Amino acid sequence: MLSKAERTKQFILETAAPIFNQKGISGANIDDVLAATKLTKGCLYGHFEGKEDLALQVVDFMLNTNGEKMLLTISQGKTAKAKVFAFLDFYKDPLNTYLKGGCPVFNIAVESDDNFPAVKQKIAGVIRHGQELFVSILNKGIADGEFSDKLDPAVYAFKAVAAVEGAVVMCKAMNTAQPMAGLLRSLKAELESYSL
Amino acid sequence: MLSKAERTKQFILETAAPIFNQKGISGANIDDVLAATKLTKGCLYGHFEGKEDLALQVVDFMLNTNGEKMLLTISQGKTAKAKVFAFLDFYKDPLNTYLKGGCPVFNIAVESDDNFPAVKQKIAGVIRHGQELFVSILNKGIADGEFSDKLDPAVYAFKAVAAVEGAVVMCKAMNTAQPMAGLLRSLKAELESYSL
DNA sequence: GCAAAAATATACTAAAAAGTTTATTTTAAA
DNA sequence: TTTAAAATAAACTTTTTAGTATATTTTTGC
Repeated sequence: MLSKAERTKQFILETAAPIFNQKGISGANIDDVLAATKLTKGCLYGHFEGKEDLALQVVDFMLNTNGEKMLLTISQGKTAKAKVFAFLDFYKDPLNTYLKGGCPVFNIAVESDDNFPAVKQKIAGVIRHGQELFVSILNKGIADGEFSDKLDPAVYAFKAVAAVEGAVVMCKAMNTAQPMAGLLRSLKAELESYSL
Repeated sequence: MLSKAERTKQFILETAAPIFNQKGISGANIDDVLAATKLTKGCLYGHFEGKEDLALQVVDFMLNTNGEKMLLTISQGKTAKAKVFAFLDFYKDPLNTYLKGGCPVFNIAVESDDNFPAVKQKIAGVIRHGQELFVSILNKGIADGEFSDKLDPAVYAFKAVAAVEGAVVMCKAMNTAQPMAGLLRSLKAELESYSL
């Protein structure tokens, strides 16, 4: 079992995550976190060195959580096609994401790009790793005779992720999930056009 | 000719735009703008009521400039296909955008979504309007016999914009323009598959 | 060339957010 | 069950950023 201190720290990270995801690292402030957790400064500063430390650990927490959720989602699918479809369906409700504020990878990518080099590097790794995983799934699909070798895994993987992530932002901005459905159908049809 | 005051205000907006586009509304500060413009506080506050006023006018400036650039780009194409291709090629160098920091529409969309309702509404309008324009171009392409009526304009327009915008963020994060080339080829091929 | 407008210089105040301190109370876990 | 760890309360300091005031200098445009 986690110690009280560890549980409190975890609770702070969980509570701070949606705040940082929605307001961004620059926009979020300590008082927001204190209000949300109903903890005191003394307590918070007992667990984190300061705002920067908190921000970095919140980012790690969000990326780790997201990665685990993603892996779990993909693992539901047995075939390559099922894995990709499971991944795509993960984004079907962009207005109601498991973490308030949309995809943390993308939100952090946008903010960190010109501002937080250390965070940017971490995000770059996450995106690269995601692409590699996606490509390896598609390659296995080709090797298993599930897809034609006319399918270019790198191109499809990049297109699918870029589209779905861009779509989350657009849907949130326009306040409608409607266009996402058509996009997912289209991306699925595109993949199926390579089915054998 | 513009008066001195008007020219200065314009200069401030132009200089502040990349700062706000890169650092975001929350992350940008007045001193950044003063340093970049080499103007004094007295001067800046003579042209803007405060940071909020400046931020809103910078946002308007960026969106207007972007809209004009977009329209000009699209107008270069004579046929529907040429217009869409021109639009796509606009994004071919995501590491070197005309405005430092990537696409302002997307950057602002991500930050404003949970933070600045007035800005969010403006962005929603820009995105919606862009989609309508894109759809109308594709519809004209179908009406002119350029594309099959199997093409779903709304789906393709959304997919293309979402993909290309998502790709800008991913390329910037990974610090490589390489995957963009494949994406643009793929989106072009997808449209051409409906060519008559 | 001159008056009005624009910008500077400088020195402020105000507000917001970060971070510190310490004595006290509460709670967990050995 | 008690003691060490964790959290509170409350009053701070510090830092950063926003915003103000005003006398002076520079520029512009008639």
